[in-house]
Amino acid sequence: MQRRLTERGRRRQQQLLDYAAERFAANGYHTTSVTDIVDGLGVGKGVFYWYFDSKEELFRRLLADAQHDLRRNQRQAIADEPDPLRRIQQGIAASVQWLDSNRHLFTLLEFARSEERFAPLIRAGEEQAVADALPHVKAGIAAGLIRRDDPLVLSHAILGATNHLARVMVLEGGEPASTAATAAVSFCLGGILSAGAAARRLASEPSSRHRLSSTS
Amino acid sequence: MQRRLTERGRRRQQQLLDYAAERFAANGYHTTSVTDIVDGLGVGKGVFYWYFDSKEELFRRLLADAQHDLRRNQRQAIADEPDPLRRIQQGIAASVQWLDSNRHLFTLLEFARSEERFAPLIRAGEEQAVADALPHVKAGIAAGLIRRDDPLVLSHAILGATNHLARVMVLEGGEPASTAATAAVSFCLGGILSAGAAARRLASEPSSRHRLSSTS
Amino acid sequence: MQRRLTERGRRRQQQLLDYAAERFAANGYHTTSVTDIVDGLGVGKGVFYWYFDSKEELFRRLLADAQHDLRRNQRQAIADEPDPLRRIQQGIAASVQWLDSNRHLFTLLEFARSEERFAPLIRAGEEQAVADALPHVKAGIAAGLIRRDDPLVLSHAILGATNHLARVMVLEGGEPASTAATAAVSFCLGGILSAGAAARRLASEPSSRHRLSSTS
Amino acid sequence: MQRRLTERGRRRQQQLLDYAAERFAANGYHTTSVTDIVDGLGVGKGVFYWYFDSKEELFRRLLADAQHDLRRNQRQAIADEPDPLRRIQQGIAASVQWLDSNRHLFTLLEFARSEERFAPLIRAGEEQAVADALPHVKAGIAAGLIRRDDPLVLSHAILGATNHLARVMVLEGGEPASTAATAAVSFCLGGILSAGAAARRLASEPSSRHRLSSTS
DNA sequence: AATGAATGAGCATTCATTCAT
DNA sequence: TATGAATGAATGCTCATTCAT
Repeated sequence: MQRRLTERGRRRQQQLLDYAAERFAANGYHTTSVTDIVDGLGVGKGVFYWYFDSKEELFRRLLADAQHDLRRNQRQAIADEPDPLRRIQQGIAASVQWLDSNRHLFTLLEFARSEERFAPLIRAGEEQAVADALPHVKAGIAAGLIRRDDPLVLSHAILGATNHLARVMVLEGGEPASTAATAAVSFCLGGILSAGAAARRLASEPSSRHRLSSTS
Repeated sequence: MQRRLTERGRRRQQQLLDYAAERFAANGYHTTSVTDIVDGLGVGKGVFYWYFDSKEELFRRLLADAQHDLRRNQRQAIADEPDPLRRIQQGIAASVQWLDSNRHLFTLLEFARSEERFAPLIRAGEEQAVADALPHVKAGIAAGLIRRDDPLVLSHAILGATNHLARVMVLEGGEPASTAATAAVSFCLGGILSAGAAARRLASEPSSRHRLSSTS
Repeated sequence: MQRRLTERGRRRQQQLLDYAAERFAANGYHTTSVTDIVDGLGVGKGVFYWYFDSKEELFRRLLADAQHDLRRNQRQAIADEPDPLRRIQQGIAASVQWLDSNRHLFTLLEFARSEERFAPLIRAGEEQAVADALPHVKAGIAAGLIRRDDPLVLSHAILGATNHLARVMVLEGGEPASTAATAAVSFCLGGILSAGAAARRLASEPSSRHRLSSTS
Repeated sequence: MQRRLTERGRRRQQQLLDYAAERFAANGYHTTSVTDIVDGLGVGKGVFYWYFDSKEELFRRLLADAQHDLRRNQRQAIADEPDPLRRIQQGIAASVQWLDSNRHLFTLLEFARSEERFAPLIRAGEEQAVADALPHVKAGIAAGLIRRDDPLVLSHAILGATNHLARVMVLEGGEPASTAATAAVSFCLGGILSAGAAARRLASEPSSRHRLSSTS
């Protein structure tokens, strides 16, 4: 499309993005029609196609914006922190925070993964997130703070545990984001073992090093 | 529906379920039409509606069967193991194994969570899975093997980390299920900390106890 | 598409072709909607798409059928005639006859030429018609009956004059096909010159031989 | 509309007419949108509707201009020629010339005939052209140069042959206009017969006199 | 049990036209 | 004069579902 937009135009476009996101999240992408969207906003159907080439394009834009915004938030949260472990903790907390404030986008991201044409976007975003975390994990390993294991695998494990806890505790369970963040941090750092068990285990197991393709 | 089926009828129905599952996984639920399914099997449209009331009913059946099968597998894997930590490890391994052998169903489950009418089924299944794990976590806590924390939260964290690692490593990364299982077990038990860091941490932090609604 | 059709199916399909041809001719291709067609026949919209992939496909089928039918008619008319000039005369008459009995198709063919995506079909059909006439023109030249000139050009001139007279005299003027056929034959054979003028001209002009690409 | 236009306004309007003609010819009337036109010119939509009431009005204007221009050309070509046969020859040549220099308009005229709302304009234009030729044909007959036959029919035959040859040879075949003009003249005057055949035929056939409605 | 045919509401998208600025 | 924005009826097409055989 690439239309030169006036200020009013930019507002309209954002209005469409916001409302569509909300409807898609509440109703599903396929089960929300363009008609639903424009009717809900009380505008004519042409408005939609003045600002977007297609329903799919708007959806892609939604995904891209969401991923971009989440990433921006994480970076900000980490910015001034020198300690690798603390950086990871703050990254986890920022994720949970963001998911809490953008619940509908969370659902959208999940749906997107289930359809072949959108899935690559999600995978790319996730790889980006993991790549962002990688240096900190590596620094942690170098500093002897983090177990010597494939940093990619560790990052993904953190991502999976954090996202799931955020959904279950915050979105479905109604708990505050901070509680979920603490739980996620605690689990990601120390797993489930008790002090005694961990000590025994760490003494005996020399770490296994699971690989993910692009490991260093 | 509830039709009394002959042996041949049962086979036909299963054929429809299997083929539909494959198409849905490859193509998406909404983007796969009933016509696609019956044409792919070389049968008439009537066949579909002889065995299922609707496309949605078939999909629900697919979800139920998948959840039931996964649960059966996990139970079997655990059956004779007395040690709580080992039970958890074997449950994790069984999950990864099953996801590896039923990749398409995994995609289906993910899609289902994104649509309001199917999401409750997924949540129920997940709660079931967590409930199944609960006694072992509690036993682990009682035995001093597992950190004193909300067992529901711990179970969910395990679920999230395991599922995500299975997807990324096995489905997307092409690694053997066993590798992913080992990584998941390792992460879930001990988190990411190194021996030294864990020791220091466990010495100082008296566990935080995050709550999830139905905790004991 | 390529659907195996029952007898009933074949009849339905033909019914659609016939009615659509009539509507297109009366109303224009673009100005006749699929809805117009199915409503006119009192059937549901699905019927149209059961038998044709698209509105465009039906139209192409219409064009192909028309060209095929016209050609069949011309061949039949010529079949047993040994004399080249008579063959040409009978071909002209057959064309006029056919256009008279298939007025609506005539309009369709004309429209088709005006749209880039259909024009090649028309050109191909015309080339076919001219190629069909070519041997007779050549035979006439060889026998000294027809002026030595590019046979392709002569054939096209015959086609142009005949079609136009058929439209103007028969379709628009309401004259019988036979009258138009006689006029076309007369003009195509002898032009407009009177006996005296022709004699003088033919005595003096040694024929110019205009070329069209594939001349022999 | 009938707007009083400044010089600049007249230029704008002509620009719209020219560009629209080109797009319609290349793309079809229905398949070219007003948006295509104004976007192609880099102006806003309002411009179009400032100068024309509707897309259809612009198209009618295009047709009228084309017919007017063609007629002007033919008249000029004939102006000073006293001999009737030469007048006809020069009229034919002028037509071919014009069609060569206005290829896109040719396509437009053809399309117009295929749609009921425009067809009358085309028929009127053709009748005008034939009426213009009529006096010369009649003069030719009176002078014994042209066969005694319905002059309207002869004129239409000339028109049909000429237009078709112009299209096939010049527009599609890439030959120079002069070649097509010579061929058309040759065919229209003498038909396809050789000297001998023509002599024999003209000796025996006392001309048939085919009628077209408004003949004298 | 199974088929080919039919239904018709619904969908994404287009586009001639109008309007406020 | 000109623009960007908006309108909304209409279009081609899809698809879950039903029906007659």
